[in-house]
Amino acid sequence: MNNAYAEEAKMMLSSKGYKLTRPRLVILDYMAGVSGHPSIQEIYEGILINYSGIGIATVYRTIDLLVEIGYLRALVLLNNQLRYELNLPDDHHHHLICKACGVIREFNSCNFNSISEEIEDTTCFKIEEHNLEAYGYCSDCLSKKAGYSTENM
Amino acid sequence: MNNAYAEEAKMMLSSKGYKLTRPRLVILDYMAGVSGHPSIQEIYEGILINYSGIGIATVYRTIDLLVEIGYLRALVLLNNQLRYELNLPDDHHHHLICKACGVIREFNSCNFNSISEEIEDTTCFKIEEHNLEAYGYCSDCLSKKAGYSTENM
DNA sequence: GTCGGTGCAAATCGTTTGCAGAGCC
DNA sequence: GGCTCTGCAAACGATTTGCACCGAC
Repeated sequence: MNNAYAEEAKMMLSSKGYKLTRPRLVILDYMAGVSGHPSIQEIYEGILINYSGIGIATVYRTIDLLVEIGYLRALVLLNNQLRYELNLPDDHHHHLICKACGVIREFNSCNFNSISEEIEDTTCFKIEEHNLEAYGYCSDCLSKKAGYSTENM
Repeated sequence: MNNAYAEEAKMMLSSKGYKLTRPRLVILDYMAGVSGHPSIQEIYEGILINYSGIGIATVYRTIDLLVEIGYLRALVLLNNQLRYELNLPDDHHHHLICKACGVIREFNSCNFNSISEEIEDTTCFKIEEHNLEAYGYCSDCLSKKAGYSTENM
């Protein structure tokens, strides 16, 4: 639960002139406490449990706002589905996605910096960010795979 | 123009029992000759010019088929739009996308292999593929940016 | 009290599907 | 000639928008 980070975001919203309404506070807190990388639908359903009045349009609008102020970060996976996670400062990581069950794990190793200058030189681009996703099979699915053996996963 | 690669794909389709119909041949050839990384809409519009009868549903169905047989590869960018490129053998590359004009450049440097084993060890995943995208500004947009200076791009 | 934010429902967009006719093998 | 493939139009699902009311400041 990233309370301090959530409080910071509330102050940020407020200082930018955005009102601290109930739906905004609920979504913000929900994201501070959630584990995993929920989609809009999952966020909506997760919040409905404790706050039955919320509308999905508000979830879309609020998540966009939270991405805009830098509180959240959007993740685009190969199946073309958007998912969201906290955009904590100094938390540079990437994602490893299981092609069988879809589970997402994070990893921190990243040696992109060692090649980024070379790429800038050869392409004349100024690079600001990068995304790295690896796809494969998690240990659970690997053992199932070994079990059924002939399955083509 | 990758004629040989296109011919190979035609034989592959045929050998798998798929009929070589006019729309399939046209789309296949279009992709062999196109530069850049077109979206479905762009492929559809590009083909309409010379073949006004084609329907967009056919473009969707055919592109899916061509991805399935490995002739094409799908690209998911941060704006959540699918784009397609030839999946040439031994052509491992990644993409560099300009955040201002959207132009996509390819680069070949990639040192992922040097960390992939370590990631496999720490996560117990078996990694099969990876995607790397870098975002920044191309030289054209950089010089425009310098010109207007105060623009926040 | 004001004005931005919300929930609802309708609109919209990209994509998929059902189907009758067309055309490849 | 048979059966797959196509184009059309309708269906679908995710997202966005218009609007009247609500509530934070």
